[in-house]
Amino acid sequence: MAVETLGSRESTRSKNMAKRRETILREARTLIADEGFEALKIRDLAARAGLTVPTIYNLVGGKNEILAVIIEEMVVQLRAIQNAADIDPVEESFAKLINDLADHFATDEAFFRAAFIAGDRSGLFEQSSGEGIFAHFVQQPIEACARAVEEGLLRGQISPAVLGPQIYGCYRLARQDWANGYFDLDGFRKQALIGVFLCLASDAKPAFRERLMDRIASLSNG
Amino acid sequence: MAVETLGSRESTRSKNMAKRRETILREARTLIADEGFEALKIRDLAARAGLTVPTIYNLVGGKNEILAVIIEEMVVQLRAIQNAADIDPVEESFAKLINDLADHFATDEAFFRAAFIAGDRSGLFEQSSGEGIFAHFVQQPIEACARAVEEGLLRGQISPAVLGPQIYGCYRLARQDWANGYFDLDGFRKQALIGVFLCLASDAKPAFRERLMDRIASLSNG
DNA sequence: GTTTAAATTTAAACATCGTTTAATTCTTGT
DNA sequence: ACAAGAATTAAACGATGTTTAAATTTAAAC
Repeated sequence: MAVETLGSRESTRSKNMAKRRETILREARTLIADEGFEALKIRDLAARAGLTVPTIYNLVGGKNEILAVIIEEMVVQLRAIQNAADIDPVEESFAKLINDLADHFATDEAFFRAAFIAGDRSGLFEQSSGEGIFAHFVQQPIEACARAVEEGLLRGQISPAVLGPQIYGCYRLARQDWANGYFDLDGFRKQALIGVFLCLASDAKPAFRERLMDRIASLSNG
Repeated sequence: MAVETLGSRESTRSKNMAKRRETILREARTLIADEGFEALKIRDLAARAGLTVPTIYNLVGGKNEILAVIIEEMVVQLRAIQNAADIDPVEESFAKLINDLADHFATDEAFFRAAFIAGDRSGLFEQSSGEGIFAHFVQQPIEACARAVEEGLLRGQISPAVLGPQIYGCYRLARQDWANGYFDLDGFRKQALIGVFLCLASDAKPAFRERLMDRIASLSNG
């Protein structure tokens, strides 16, 4: 595991260590983007970073620790994007979130694809920052559905506790299918949005339902 | 790869080989069920089967070939279950399929969980029996939706080509979440069925929609 | 400025695993 | 019974994650 005193003082030593640590993580991200986390070899990483193998163990840790650090940073970014998407009206909130995520993934598509695959496989998303990231991210669609009921958009015949996870599931599945290469980022956008709007439509009052149908229609064609 | 002439004649030799091959595959299934495919070690497998390592390579193949054989057998079973579920009315067809699948998984839950995880990760489902199992399995919900439109259950406002994959997606996600341990087999049943009925409800005419809402309500509570 | 102690980096080795090779053993057809 | 061929085996190979113990570098004390 990484050393405790890392950067605790502004000594030359700790500054160099922090810099080396950043180099390791940067090169790790590059290598993961190139060939996936499974193909990341510690010796390759050491060579790319201009260091030796035990240094990596000293400054960051083994493969799992490297992945954990990278996933943790990614989760922080995802949280920020989700928090920025809390707007009205409801369907715009979902659309903004998914588009923002797609835009963010596009900044380094190969890396994010590999990171999501590795994160899903390692179960790291569920442990990240202590209390299940899943439970945290599903909260927003649940609350959005509850608001939509209050605003008279949804009938409320299906409880937000049921509808919210379904909506989150549509996003998760689209993200997985994109990460696994079944379609590209535009496919992710379309698939996720159609799924979300479909879920909403199942409990939507007529006027809201028509708005959703228009959106789905334009997504299906365009 | 396995030898071509395996069991081609009823000689003592080929019968013994076939028997050994079955032993290998049976022990492989047990070990995979116990700790997952990644944890399956060829040396352990050889010891459990009372053979040596190269014999396994001779009779079945390496890790990937072992998995491929096991997945292939599983896919055959899944196809049979799906073909048996083609009944009326539409929502009963989906309910029967999902319940049949859950019953089948229950016969060896640990094995099926591990097999689905391994199959998803290796991309083997997509190559199985030549032409993408995904494309094959999604065909049924598409056709079921088309029939439901003709029968006046669905409005047809959302094309079966859009609704079908969404329905199949609900089943896939529920299966994954079960395989990853997020809920048990009963959770799989509920989650998959609620998802499917929700998708149908988004395009259902009023009477059919009420039937679906009743089913969802009883699934959410019971 | 020199010395000392701690911490970091390094070269080398260890352990495990999938896979292959070359020799041995066994079955089968004559 | 015997020769040919096929299956099985013991042993080794190559790759990879990880750790150990020695060498090196750094920061502080005198």
